[in-house]
Amino acid sequence: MPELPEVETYRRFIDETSLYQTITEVEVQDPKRQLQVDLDDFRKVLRGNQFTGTQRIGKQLFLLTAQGPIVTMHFGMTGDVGYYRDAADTPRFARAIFHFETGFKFAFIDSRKFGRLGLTQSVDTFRQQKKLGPDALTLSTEELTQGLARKKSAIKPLLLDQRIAPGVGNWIADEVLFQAQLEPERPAHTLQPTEIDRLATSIREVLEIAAEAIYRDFPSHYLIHAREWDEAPSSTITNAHLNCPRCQMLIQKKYVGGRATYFCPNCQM
DNA sequence: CAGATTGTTAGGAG
DNA sequence: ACTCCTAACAATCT
Repeated sequence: MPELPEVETYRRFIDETSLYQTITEVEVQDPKRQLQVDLDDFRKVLRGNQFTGTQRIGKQLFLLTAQGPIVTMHFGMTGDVGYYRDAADTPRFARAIFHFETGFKFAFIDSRKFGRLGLTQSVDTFRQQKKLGPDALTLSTEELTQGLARKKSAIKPLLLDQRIAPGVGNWIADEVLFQAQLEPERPAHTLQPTEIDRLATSIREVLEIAAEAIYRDFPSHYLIHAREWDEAPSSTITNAHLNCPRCQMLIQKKYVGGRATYFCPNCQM
C-alpha cells in the first residue's frame, strides 16, 4: 500500500541507514520480473559504489550514487524497506538485498512482486520518459488545472494518473474527493475553477496529514475511517457500512475505473 | 477457499 | 495519433 507518504518515509529511512557505505554485493531474487536492467550491469554499476542521497517524485524513489548512475525504485503495492545485519534477520519477502562492507544490508521487500528496480542517468531524464507530473505534495491549482485540461473521463481515475498528480493512490484519491466534496465519477471537464482549486487544496492537505498521521490517528472527519472496517480483524461482513463523518449518511462503495471507491452520496457532488 | 486487494501498463476500442 | 477504458500482472490475506 505504499502511497506518497510511505515512500517519503522509506526515503528518509534510506537516508538514515544506507548512505556512504560501500556496496559489496547485490542480490535480486527475480530479476526477470523486478529488475528493469540486466542483473550483471546492475551489479557492475553498484559493486564498489555508494549511495549518496535520495530523491522522490510521487511514489517513485531515486537512490543517487557516488559514481553517477541512479537506482530507481518503485514499491508497487506491497513494497517496503528493511535494514539489518544478521542473515537470520533477513525480512520475509526480501526481493533485493544490497550488501554493504560494514556488514549491514539494505533490503527491498515486496511480497507481491509488483515493485520495480532499475537504473537511470538522471532524475530529469527519467521524469520525462515516464511523463511524471509535478509531485502531488506541492501540486498547485494551476498545475492541476493544466493536468485536467480537456480530460473527459471521471475525476478519480485521473487523480490516479501519475502524469497528473504522482503520489496519489487509491485510498488517498477517495479521501481527497471526500474532503473536496466531489463525486468520484464527475467528468473532469465539468469541474469549475473553484472546484479544481478545492481539489488541489485537498490533495496537499490530505498528503500532509497522511505524512504525519499513523493510520488510525487520522482526523475524525476523514473518510478513511469508513473504509477501515473492511480490514478490521473482527469484521467478517463484506458489505458493512460506516457513516459519513460529515452528514452521517451511509458511506457507499462502488467501482470507479476498476478500483474500489468509497464515497458519501450526500456530500459529494 | 474464492474473492478482494494494490499501482501500473499493455493493448483494444473508439 | 490521440483519448479512454479494461484487464492483467503476483501473491497474500480474509
